[in-house]
Amino acid sequence: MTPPRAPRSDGLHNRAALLDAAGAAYAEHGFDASIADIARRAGVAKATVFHHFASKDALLAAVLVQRLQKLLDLGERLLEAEEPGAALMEFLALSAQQRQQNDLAFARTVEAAGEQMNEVRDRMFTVLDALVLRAQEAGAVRRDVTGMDVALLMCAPTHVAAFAPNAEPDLWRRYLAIILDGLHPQGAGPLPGQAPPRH
Amino acid sequence: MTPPRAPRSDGLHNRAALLDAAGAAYAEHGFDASIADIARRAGVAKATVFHHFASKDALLAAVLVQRLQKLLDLGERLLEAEEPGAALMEFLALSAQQRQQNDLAFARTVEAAGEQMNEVRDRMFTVLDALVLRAQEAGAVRRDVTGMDVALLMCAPTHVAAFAPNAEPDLWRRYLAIILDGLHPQGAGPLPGQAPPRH
Amino acid sequence: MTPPRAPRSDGLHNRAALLDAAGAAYAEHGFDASIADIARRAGVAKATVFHHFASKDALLAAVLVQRLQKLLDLGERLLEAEEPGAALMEFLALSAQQRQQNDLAFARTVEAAGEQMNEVRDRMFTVLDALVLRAQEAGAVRRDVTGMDVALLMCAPTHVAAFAPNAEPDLWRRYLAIILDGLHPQGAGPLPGQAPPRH
Amino acid sequence: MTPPRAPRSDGLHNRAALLDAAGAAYAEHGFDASIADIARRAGVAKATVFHHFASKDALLAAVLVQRLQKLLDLGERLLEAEEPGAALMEFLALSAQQRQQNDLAFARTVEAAGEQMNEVRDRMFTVLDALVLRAQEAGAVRRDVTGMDVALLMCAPTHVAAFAPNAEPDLWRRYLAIILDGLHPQGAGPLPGQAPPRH
DNA sequence: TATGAATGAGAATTCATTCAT
DNA sequence: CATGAATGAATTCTCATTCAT
Repeated sequence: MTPPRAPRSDGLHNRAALLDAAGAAYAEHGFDASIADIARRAGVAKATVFHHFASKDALLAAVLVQRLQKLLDLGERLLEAEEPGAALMEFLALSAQQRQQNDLAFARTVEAAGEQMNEVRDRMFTVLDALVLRAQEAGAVRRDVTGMDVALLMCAPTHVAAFAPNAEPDLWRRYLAIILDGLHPQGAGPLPGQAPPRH
Repeated sequence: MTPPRAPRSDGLHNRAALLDAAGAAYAEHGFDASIADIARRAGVAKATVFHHFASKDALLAAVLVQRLQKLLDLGERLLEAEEPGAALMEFLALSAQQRQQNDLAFARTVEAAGEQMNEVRDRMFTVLDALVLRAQEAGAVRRDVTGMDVALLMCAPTHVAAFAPNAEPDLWRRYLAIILDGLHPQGAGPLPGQAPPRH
Repeated sequence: MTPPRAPRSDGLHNRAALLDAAGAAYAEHGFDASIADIARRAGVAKATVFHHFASKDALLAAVLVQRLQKLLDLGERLLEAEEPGAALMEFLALSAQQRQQNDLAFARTVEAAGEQMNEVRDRMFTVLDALVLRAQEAGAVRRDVTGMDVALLMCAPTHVAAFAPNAEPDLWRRYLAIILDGLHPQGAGPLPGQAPPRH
Repeated sequence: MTPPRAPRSDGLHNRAALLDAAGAAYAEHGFDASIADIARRAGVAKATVFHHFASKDALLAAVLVQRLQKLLDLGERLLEAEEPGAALMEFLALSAQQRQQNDLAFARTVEAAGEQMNEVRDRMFTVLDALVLRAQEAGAVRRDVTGMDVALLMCAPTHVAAFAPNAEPDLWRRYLAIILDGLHPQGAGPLPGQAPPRH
């Protein structure tokens, strides 16, 4: 069924298979997919999961780090785009398109911690701050939002769309569009409260 | 041998206590808070939970119905407000302020069903449609959103704010403000896709 | 639905309704039908069951006594029949036809005891001994079986037939016929062992 | 803190121990012996039961299959015996002697299903048909009974004997003898109804 | 490295029974 | 007499995790 994987050394192969399997399981059953399920999907024994990841939470963390890493790469590339406004929009669109419930990522993150996690997350915020700043300087985004604000908001479209019973899979685009309109500078009263801190 | 029995309290009291306890438990541990936890909070035995609610899902449904009912009452009162634009805004603000994760409500709803649930939910959508329509006619809200769109979006602010690590409790107001700005009619390109169906 | 009962005083009415309900429940779910089920069928509250019967076992015992009583009456009437052989056959046929799993009756009996139970059961054995004796004297039944033997065997046909998957409801007649043939005097070697004692 | 672990025993050992324990528990408390009881008897944790058998029903099925298998082997061996009449008698005697309540086996079978179960049961019926046919051809058994009839009747002796209060353990032999006499060809009127179908 | 086996800690749910009204 | 309410004990089953091989 699965296309013959490039035969890396056994250890790495299983680790990668587990990350994939976990991702698939999370997508289907949410973040409390069982270890048994994940192991089955990866074609290994349950105990092997613990051979590669210290705990269930550690596996979750690893998956999230992997995903965030990808997003991070995308963000860094977009930092050098010509039109800063469009760049930010694109970042949000692509991140939503992955539809991986990155949202919960942040929540769980706190609990599962892990060195790597913190590092990736921090760099993500840095990139977002930069993307936002450039967009603001180009006049494409209102001045009173921060990268952290955007980080939180980027979870909303897919999360919200997930609750519509029989919607088309692109429904999130509607809500991303509304939020983007809300981020535009024209005709926007000052925001209440303060932007949330990073930590 | 026989432990001193609890001083006999009338049925309705315990039922209400259970609804409260469940609400608290859900707030703390999410919707899979255990029956044991809920019973402990309410100060009753596990079996008593099942005396009042047929199953775990039935309890969840009862809690959600209760919450939606409150919101529904609010919405119906606001239907008669003088300024339709402000009325919709207020509805969203107050519904968010309850901070009850009304969001998942809609999702789970489908599964846990129950006569009452469906009825309350439908009436909620009807009220939202009306609120939105009046606001649109008053020129306060863009013409291309529906009550269902708003129903989905109203979950976003508190959901999103919940992931900020050490934020002030009013953080959701920021994101509600942004979304409201996104709902304003001026300077808003046409939305992609179609509004989701009710069912 | 139920034909208007002769309005005995409330207490007795409920007691009778419970016995009926228990019988029906046992027939459908076997002897571990739940008290809740029985109460529901009788249209009374669970606690009322315990008002009339000291325990679940006591209720079972009462039902069994009632049934045995009926059978006992039948047996006593048949004691005066003209053809002793036919009389015994008829007793067995009619007792099987009631298809009430009288069998387990004896088993459970021991545990649930109760004065009445022991008395009825003893009288039953006495009647059976007499029926058998008369049949033996008439040359219709082999000499080496006792009333107790017959008491045990009479459970077999319906019990055995109950395990046939899609059989016609009269299947037990086949097995009763075979057993009756086995009880005939002609061509029957001596039985091994001793007939079981009454107690 | 950590209790001294059981000295590690190989999987098959525990599986066998569980089958034995289940058999013993069934014999004592009937087929609704609790998993807890069975686990205790086998000296393993409750969860271990589910490691070996998917569900309570699966365990029951496994026990029954194992028993039927034994009986099946016996039957197949007896198919080649010299005296067909004696062969059938011996089969019934030995199957009763195992005193395992094989009876319920057939009943439950239908519910607990399972591939193996159906197969073994079917082969059992086939063997019984053959045994009966040979016995009939030898003039030892009446012509109007089938293998299915005998399958049902073979449960009767032990079942019936089980209800005698203080009987000697060989009591079932009496009732088997009577039934065997009933199966003899001489002096037996035609049986009412039709033999039950296999399924 | 990988795994089958084993398990303790819960999970939801059922049930016979008791008590105050 | 009747009952709604309450509960302790038990039941089946799940799951993350550990260990010996």
